[in-house]
Amino acid sequence: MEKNLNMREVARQANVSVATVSRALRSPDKVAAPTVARVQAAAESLGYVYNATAGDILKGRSTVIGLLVPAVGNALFGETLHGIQDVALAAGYSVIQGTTRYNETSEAMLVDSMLQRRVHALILTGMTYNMEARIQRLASEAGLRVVVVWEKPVKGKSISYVGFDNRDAARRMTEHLVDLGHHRIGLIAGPYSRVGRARCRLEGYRDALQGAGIPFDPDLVIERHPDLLDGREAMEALMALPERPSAVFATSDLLAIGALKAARSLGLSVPGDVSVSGFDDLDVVAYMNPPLTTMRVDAYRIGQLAAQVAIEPAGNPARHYCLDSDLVLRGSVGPCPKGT
Amino acid sequence: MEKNLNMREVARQANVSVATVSRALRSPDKVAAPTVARVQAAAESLGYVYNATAGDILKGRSTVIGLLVPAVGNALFGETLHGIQDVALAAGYSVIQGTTRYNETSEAMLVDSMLQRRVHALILTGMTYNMEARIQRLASEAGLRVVVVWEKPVKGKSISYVGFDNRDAARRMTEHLVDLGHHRIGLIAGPYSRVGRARCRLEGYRDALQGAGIPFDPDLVIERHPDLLDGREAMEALMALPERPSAVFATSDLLAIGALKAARSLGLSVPGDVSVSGFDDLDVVAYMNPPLTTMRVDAYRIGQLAAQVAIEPAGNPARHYCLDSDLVLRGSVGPCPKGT
DNA sequence: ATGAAAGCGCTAACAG
DNA sequence: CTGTTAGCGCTTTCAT
Repeated sequence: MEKNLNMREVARQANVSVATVSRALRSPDKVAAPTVARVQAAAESLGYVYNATAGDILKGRSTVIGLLVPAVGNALFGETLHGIQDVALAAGYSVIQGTTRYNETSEAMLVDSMLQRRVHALILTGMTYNMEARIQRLASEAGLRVVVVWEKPVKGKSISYVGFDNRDAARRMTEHLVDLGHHRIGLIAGPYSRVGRARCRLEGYRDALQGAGIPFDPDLVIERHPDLLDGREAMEALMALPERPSAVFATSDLLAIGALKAARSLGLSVPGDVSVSGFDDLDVVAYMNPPLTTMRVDAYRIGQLAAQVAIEPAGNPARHYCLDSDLVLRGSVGPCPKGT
Repeated sequence: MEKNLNMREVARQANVSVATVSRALRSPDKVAAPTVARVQAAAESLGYVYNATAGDILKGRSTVIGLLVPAVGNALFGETLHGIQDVALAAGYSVIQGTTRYNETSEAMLVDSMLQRRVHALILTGMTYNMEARIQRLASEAGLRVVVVWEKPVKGKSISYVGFDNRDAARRMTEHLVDLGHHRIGLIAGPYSRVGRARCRLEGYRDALQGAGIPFDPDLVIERHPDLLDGREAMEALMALPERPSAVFATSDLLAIGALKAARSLGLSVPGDVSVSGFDDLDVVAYMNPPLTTMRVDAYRIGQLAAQVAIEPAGNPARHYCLDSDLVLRGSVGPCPKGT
């Protein structure tokens, strides 16, 4: 009989008005204890389930958060999602999720559908494609909270950020390779022409080279979508260079896994012939052969903070969190082989 | 200016009634073309965004689907999610997602929050824990569509299934190992005491042994949650057995990746000393060293079908799809070494 | 402490 | 073809 009944039926059963049912169920402190008990008993016996949608519409603001990610399998997925979900659920929020697959049309459709649901907030993994202007406008004018995660905070915007310094992290990884004697260092970069995070990592790489007095060689940089096959192909291209790099920094673990595979196929030992490092510290990279040296951030924490920021009232100011990142040393990086 | 205005304001701007706005925007064929144009222009100029929530509440049925998965990183994630999303989005549905992490409390909370949103359908990855009775009841009485994916259809229920024959697939994988001469075959199984899918795979393993006249040895079976560390530990336990198996079938790729790592740590070559096979065909397993022999299903298709079934009207009958699965031969499985 | 009434943004009869 | 009216399930004044 759990046929989606409403408060009116509970009210009838408990011999009170709908208003009292609403109060008893949602703010019990405003109702006499025995009444609360009676209402709860009635609701229980009827199998009543609160209709969050109806509540939302009346209050004008919803308790739904929209989450947009470029791809599943990315670092965001996993721990960040868990962090978001844990905080959201505890606060009575639901998360509606969408994957853009680096596709403008998908992204636009997803954003539209989320706005149609009147999401209270949008959590994004970076400002991508052509949405930036629109999102900005929504954040400043329509009272929509927008939280960008995995990017370094940009001050002075109406948008919140929960991330870390991608540029600095990439610089530190590159310096680590330089310190081991590498001076020809390949970079398999993410889509830096469109994704800020990827661009920052490229810049961090350049910072490190510059700091070490190594000239920047554009031939050593390949721009790819962060996935396995792209990493493999990029690595093959890098290894086919006349003077091939002795180390390759892939700015995403997926790319690095692909690169490892390419090295293996080419009969190159890692790190004997060529070092490979990644970025994100996906769970699986510790299980690779060799295990991957990578850059780790507290993805769960990013998720928690993002959700906290997201569920704040619309009028609240934007928040800016910048977390630390840690270099995780594993077996895929070694000293530069002699004579290179 | 995009301050969440409503149809009334569009109506005023276009000099029509709200009802006409509603019709012009949602079913333009019922309105005169010039009026439609005028309304659309008004909506456009005001930056009006349709409020799907308000529409849902009135119609009594929502255009939201709830998706419950045990863990991100699982095979379901990735392609199945994409399949669901593509179909849902095209039909104007949103997906609210929740990860249970094999935790009863999380699962119960997530289901509650989805019911509070009056989701039109629930897509589940198996009937887990104590929810089964409740879900059954909701499906049959409350007009909620329930779709279980990745499980073999069970006839005669009010619940839809989109899956494949896990038992048969596991049997075929085990037979493949038997055919290569293995007769002591370890099984790293999923949580079969609670998850039907995992139980079926265990049964398929037993079917194959029985078919080959190999006695079942419970010491060779280890039950674990499908994740990397569990796979590693289980493999270590299996390899420490007095008479260790010459092949290990891990019923999830994550477990298999862990097993590969364990073998490497123990100095065992795969497949020289021990063969390892997985299940799911996660993208990454083709990139392992050695690449993993595994069982693949069309996860994207499962997602598409699941969403199609989910968005059917509540009164429609349950659907049952059983897809094929394919053995994917890669390098992690070889013939049984002599003398074992 | 509780009830009556108004109304959130939209849709679905029913008239005209 | 378009406007009027009623109302979805809930919350929130405002009385009592």
